[in-house]
Amino acid sequence: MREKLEKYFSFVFEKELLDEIVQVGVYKKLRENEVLVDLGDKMKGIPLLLEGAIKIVREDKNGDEMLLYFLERGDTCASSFASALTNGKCGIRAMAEKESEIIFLPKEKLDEWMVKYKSWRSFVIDSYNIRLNEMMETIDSLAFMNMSERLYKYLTDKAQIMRETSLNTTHQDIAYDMHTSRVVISRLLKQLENEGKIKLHRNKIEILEF
Amino acid sequence: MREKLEKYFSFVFEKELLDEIVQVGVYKKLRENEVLVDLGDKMKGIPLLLEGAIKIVREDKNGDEMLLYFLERGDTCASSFASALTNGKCGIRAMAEKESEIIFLPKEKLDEWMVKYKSWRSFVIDSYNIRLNEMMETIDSLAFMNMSERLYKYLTDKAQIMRETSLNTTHQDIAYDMHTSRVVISRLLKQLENEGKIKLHRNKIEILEF
DNA sequence: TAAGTTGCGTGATGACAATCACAAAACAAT
DNA sequence: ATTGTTTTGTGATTGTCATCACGCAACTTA
Repeated sequence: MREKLEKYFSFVFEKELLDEIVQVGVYKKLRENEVLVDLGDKMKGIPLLLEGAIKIVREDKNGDEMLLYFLERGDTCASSFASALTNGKCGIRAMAEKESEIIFLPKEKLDEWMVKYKSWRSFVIDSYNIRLNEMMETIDSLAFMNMSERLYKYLTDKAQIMRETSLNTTHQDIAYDMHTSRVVISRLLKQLENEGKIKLHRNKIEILEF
Repeated sequence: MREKLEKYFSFVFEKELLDEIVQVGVYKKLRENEVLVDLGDKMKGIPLLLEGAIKIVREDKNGDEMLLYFLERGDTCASSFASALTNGKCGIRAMAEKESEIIFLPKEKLDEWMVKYKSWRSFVIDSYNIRLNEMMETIDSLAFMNMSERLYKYLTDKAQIMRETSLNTTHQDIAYDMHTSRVVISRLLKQLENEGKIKLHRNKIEILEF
């Protein structure tokens, strides 16, 4: 754990803070598709993502889903902050897109570290800002782009987060993330294939053009 | 300024912090429709909203707009934090919906106060969380609601922010905020009127049912 | 290898929203 | 009062996406 922590966070956190994190942090490994945070959950800590990829989705009362954004290593879940500090409920679901490793930080430390470590303050503020920007991008997609553009952005974004040029996924899964139907996704994917941007296989989409 | 500050922030900030704010804050009055922050702006401070209402809008390269959310008294602009602390550019436009009063806080103080005042830390974190939640609501609207529902939500939300039961606005202005056309808004408004939820006048919409 | 399951392809149809076109009403200016 | 401008109302048409219906291909299991 120390090793991975150093790898991605030694340029972010002071040495003393890294020491504290190792002391109080709880290491956890997530299997693919394991749910880290669910809708009404109250957080008892916040997660630092050491390795892997996590998707954050919003769900409405009908059970319809909408992908908000992905987290990658070095990220934290800003929504958890809310919930952790105010003891409120979390309005999102967080789910591992692939095997991931995280460190849970107890919520008692969050405020304490704000006073002690400048690097922690910067990290918290930066995390919020990155998340706000991701949300704005999501709103941009929904407001200004058509399905085909949104789909292509989804594919390239996800490929980047997963650090792969091929995605192992089904049309139906994409449809859930984008809150549309499988039929629509299949048609648009076929169209993107004809344009030479991707290549389709069963359970797999190869991205040819970024 | 001290008076208004006390009125809305005395339960939020410690006395010492209020004193500091009065010392270093710059009071400013905004006329209706005055632009507070524009797209590429770099912020030299962050605004505390004492009175009035401000709308935060996203704009894409084609100049198309999309309302993100409204700020009311007691709020601050979370996006400014980003821009202020990192010297980066702001991806939004902030515009007074009616005459408003704000206090500009110099960015140098932001981090300093994080260390000194617990109330400031809470305020910053709370502001971010409220903003994240607003963004999620906006995403919910776009992803899960049809135009008619979005429109009705827009009207009631705006009425609440403006503290009026009637809105002085044109169909065209609403269309800009919701990124659709005037024709669509006019038709849906007429429909809402037929349902008895609103009453239409020239340049004015009365909301009968909340 | 036969049967069952899951994933994908595609035509047909409908609903909602975008866009075009134009007229009437409300108001402002001369 | 006349003219011009802004705001609103409404029919007609088009485009995008949602939904239904169904067949086929790929993989799994017995």
